[in-house]
Amino acid sequence: MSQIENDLKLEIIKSVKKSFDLDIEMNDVIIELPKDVSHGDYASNIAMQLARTLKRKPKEIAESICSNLNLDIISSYEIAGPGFINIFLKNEYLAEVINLVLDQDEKYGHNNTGNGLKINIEYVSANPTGDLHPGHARGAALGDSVSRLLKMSGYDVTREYYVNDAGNQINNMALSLRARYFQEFNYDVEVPEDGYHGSDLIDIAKDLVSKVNDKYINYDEEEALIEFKKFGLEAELNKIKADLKAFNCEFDVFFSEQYIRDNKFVEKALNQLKDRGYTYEKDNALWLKTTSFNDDKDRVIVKSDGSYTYLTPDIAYHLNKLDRGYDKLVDVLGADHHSYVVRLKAAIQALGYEQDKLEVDIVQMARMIKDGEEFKLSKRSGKAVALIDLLDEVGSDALRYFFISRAADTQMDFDLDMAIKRSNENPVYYAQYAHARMCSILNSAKDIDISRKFNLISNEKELTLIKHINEFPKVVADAAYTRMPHKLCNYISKLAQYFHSFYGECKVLDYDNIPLSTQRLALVKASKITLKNALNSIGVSAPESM
RNA sequence: GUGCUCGUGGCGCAAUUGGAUAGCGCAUCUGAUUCCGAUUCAGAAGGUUACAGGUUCAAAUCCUGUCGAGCAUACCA
Repeated sequence: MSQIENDLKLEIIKSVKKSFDLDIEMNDVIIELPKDVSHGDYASNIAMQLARTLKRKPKEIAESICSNLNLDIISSYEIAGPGFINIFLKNEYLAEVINLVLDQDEKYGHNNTGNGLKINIEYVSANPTGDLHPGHARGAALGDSVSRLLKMSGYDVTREYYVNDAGNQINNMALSLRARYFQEFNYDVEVPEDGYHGSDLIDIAKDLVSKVNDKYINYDEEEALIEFKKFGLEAELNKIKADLKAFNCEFDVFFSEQYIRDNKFVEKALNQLKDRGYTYEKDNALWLKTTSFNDDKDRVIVKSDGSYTYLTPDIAYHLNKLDRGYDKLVDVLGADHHSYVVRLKAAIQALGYEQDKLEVDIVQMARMIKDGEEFKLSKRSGKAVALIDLLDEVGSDALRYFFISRAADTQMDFDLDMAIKRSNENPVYYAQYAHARMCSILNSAKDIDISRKFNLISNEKELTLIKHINEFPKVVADAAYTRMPHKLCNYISKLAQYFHSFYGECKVLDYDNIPLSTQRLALVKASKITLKNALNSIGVSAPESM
C-alpha cells in the first residue's frame, strides 16, 4: 500500500469513528484509483459497504464521512454515483512520491507483502532429451518473472528445475545417441522408432567422438549405454542451462529425479502413503486412492512389473520439497498436464498435507503457426524450433514480453513469421524507447540540479504520471500475490504512454524557467527509475539508448 | 461421454478479483515536428462482454443451463 493510500485510509477510519462511533479496520477500507480522472485522484466505496450494517442510505453515510474528513492533504471531495466518495488531493502532497522514488532508487517497488514466506517455484522442468522449444519458453518467461516479482515483494523464493534424468525417456535418448555415435563411424545403426531424431544428438555424438574416439564401438554394450546416458544427459542439460541463461532465466536449484530414486525418497513416500492407509493392491500392482481426493479414478504407483509410474517419483519429489520446509509449493505446468494436477494434489493430501500447500499454475500451450498453418511440436521427430534460434531472431526482451503480456491461462498463437517480421510492433520497444528518452533528457541536463520541492507541479499530464508512479509498489505486490506478471506489462505500457504524453505537452528543459525545469527533471528521473525497475521485474532490459 | 481451462470492437489482449460511461495496442481515418531522441504526440471511428435465465445497491466477473474452442481422460513420460 502506498503512503498516500495509507494516509487516506487512516483519515476515513477516523472519520467513520467520529461520524458513527464505528470501528473499522484498514482492510475494510478500499481505496482505488478511478478509471475516469473526473472521478477524483482516489475514490472509496466505503459508504456503500457500510450501508447494510448502518442501515442507512449510502449517500447519507458518504455525506457524514466527508464532513468529518481532515482537509490537510485533500483539496476537495465529492459524492458521486450510488455513493462513491471521490477525493482530490493537493498537488504538492501528491508529488511527494517523487522524493520517495529518488530516495529508494533501485529499491522502489520493493515491498514486504510476502513477509518472508518460504516459497518454492518449479517451472520449465523439460526433459533433458533435446533442445528447449518455444513451448517451454512461455513457462520459463512466466516462472522467472513471477519469481522476480515474489522476491521484490519480500518472499523467500527458491527457483527450481526438476530434471527427469531417470526413466524410459532417458534410455531412449541414450539409445538414440548410441545410434548417432555409431553412424559417425559409418555403422548402419538406426535411431529407434520412439527415440529422439533431432539433430542435436548428432552434434553431441560428434562431440563424444572428439573426446573418446571409437572407444565405445567394441565396448560391452550395457556398459557403453551407461556412458551414453551419462554423456547425453550432461550435454543436453548444459544446453538447456545455456538456453535459459540466454533467455535471462536463472535457477537456484536443478533437482535430479535420479537423486530422489538413489536416496530412497520414493520408498519413504510410499511408506508414508501406505501408513496413512491410502494404498491398496490390485491386479499385482499398487494403487493410490486418489479418488478420496476428487480424482475420478485411482492411480497405479507401482506397476505389476515392480517399476514405478511417472507419478511415483514425482510424489516423492514433492514430499522432499515439503520436507525442505517450504510454506508453499508452486508448479508451473503446461496445459497438457492439467489432468495431472488433481492427482498431484491428491497425493499431497494423502501424504498428510493441506491441498493448498501446492498451487499449480497452468500455462496454456502456445500454438505454433508458420506460413499460416499450425504445426505440432515434437522433440522426438526433431521438427521443433529451438528456443535458441528464436532468441537469435527475435531477441530475449521481445520474446519475454510477448509471452508475459498475456495471462497464463489464455490460449495463444505464436506466429513465427509475425514474431520475427513484426517485432518492431512489439510494445516492449515502445517502453524501452521511453526509457532511452528519459535517459537522454537527464543526460542533456547534467548541469542542472534536480529539485526536491514540487510546488510548481500542476499540469494534468504531470499529475497523471505521478499518480501512476505511485501505484508501482502496489502493482508489484498484486502481480506477485496473484502470480500474474502480465499486470506488469499493462503497467509498463501505461507508464511509457503517460510519460510520452507528458513529454509532448510539458517542456522539461527550459533555460528560461529553471525552477520549473528542476522540478520536472525530478519527475523524469523518478519515471526513469520506476520504468527501469518495472522492466527489470519481468526480466527485460532498460537500455539507455537505442 | 466425463473433467479441467476458456469465450470481451476486424485482430491480439486488459479491466485494481463484485464497482461508476468496459479500457489498451495493432490495423483504419484526420491532424501535429524551427523537437529536451517523431521508434513520438493530439483526435476520430469501432461493443447488447457467445447466448438465455438467476443472485444484489451494483455482474465481463458469482450460480444454472445452452452453444463454441483448446487440453486431458494410461500399469507413457
